[in-house]
Amino acid sequence: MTGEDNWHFDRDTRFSLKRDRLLRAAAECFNRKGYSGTSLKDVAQRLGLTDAALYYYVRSKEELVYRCYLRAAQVGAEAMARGREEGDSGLDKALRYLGHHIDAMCGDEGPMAIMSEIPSLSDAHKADILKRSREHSLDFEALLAEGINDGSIAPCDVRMTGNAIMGAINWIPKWYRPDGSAQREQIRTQFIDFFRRGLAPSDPALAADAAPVSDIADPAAGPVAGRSSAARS
Amino acid sequence: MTGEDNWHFDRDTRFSLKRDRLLRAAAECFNRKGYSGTSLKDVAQRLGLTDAALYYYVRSKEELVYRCYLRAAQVGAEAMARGREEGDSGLDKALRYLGHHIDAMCGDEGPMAIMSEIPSLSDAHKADILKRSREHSLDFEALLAEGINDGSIAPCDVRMTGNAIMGAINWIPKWYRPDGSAQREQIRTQFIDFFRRGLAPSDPALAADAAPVSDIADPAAGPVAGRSSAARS
DNA sequence: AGAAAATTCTAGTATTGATTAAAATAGGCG
DNA sequence: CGCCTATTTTAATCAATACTAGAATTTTCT
Repeated sequence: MTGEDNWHFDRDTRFSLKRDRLLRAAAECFNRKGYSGTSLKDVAQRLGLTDAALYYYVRSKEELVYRCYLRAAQVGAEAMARGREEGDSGLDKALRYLGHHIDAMCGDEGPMAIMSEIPSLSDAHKADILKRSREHSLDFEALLAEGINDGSIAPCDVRMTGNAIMGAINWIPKWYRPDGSAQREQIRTQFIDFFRRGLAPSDPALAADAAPVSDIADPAAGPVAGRSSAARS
Repeated sequence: MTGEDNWHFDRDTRFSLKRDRLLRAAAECFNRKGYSGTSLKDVAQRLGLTDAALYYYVRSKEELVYRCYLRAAQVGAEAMARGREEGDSGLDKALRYLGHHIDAMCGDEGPMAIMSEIPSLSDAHKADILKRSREHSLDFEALLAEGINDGSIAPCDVRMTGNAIMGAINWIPKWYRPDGSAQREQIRTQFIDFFRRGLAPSDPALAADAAPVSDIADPAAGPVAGRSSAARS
């Protein structure tokens, strides 16, 4: 891989960095040209390499896909963890998580692969990715449940509401194209606004404390209670 | 194709009906096993046919995919049209459309293909599908704009809010598996509830009366933005 | 029944693209 | 310089599967 400035890193990290570049290139190809539409040659070309060179970084195309998905899953999990520790009420935690996840997907973490080819992974890899996906969903549902308990979220079917929100999030790579602009801000604020209104209880007395639009960065939001469930993982 | 009871239909419609079965089988395969994971043989097997037989119904695999996507687009467009004519306020129209679309996706219209392989379509087919997708998005955004105008929807960036909602909808085939139960009701009511709360203005006074005195927006006549819709074929 | 049309099957072909083996290049270091 | 390792390339191989040609079978119609 050409044109790097990684001299100050040791061997192994240089290797990981390059593989990371590979993963991002692959993710972008997959999202733009579709899975069946991207050959290893395409990905390699984007890096100024030949297809065979990729096998220095991954054992197979299957592993390449797996690592792309793994990366997406890890980024999501990290956003979840951050949201959970930064927020107070269930609603606050959920919205912070969502904000972080959006930031990651649309930011420097590079394009995130949309997981449309899980079924064609190897059994072990498929199991791993599915496990992480399920855990992620459960974690989010736990946040919703926590919010319902502490009164920051209106009662609802957490499974379905979670499906709706996660769908909106997961679909982003489908239409988002990084064009430098302030688009990311727009996505985050608008999505979060919509989610907040959708989740918050209609009774303003209960919802009142939920703080206006851009409280993501502001840790000082009025909590309500802080009951209930936490998630494993 | 075996086991039919279509005696009372004429040739052409029988043909179309069978091809429709094919499309549904294909859509289910694509969604369950991924695109690259489904060979024509897989699809054929599900119908008790041999792979070569499929070529009696479609010219190529590319056309099969195209028709799957076309079908999904048409179903969406029809739901949109129904919602628009049945509803009164912008919010009402939007929610009715969403309900119809969910019903269609989770109902007898069979599984709807998730459009993850648009890029590998032929140029003409790709252009057609993209055009329909864009129109669909614009139509929905027009409904949102109409709702904002008539006061039934809180002011927001219709593009982003539309993206969020359509993402939630489009993601459904990813996790929904028809298991006979009343799950579909649950999806529809929970999704719509969430969307309604997310869209409706927080001030009930404004939301209450749909179309107040003056202003533009006789709901029956002129939508605010975006023309279009209506599908051929 | 028997001809004609519709539908499906058998038996390939051909192409694409992943994968591999081994050679070539580059960089650091004694 | 000359060795060692890391990295990339060239040139095949190999398997999967989309697709085709023509035969076989079923259905429809008179």
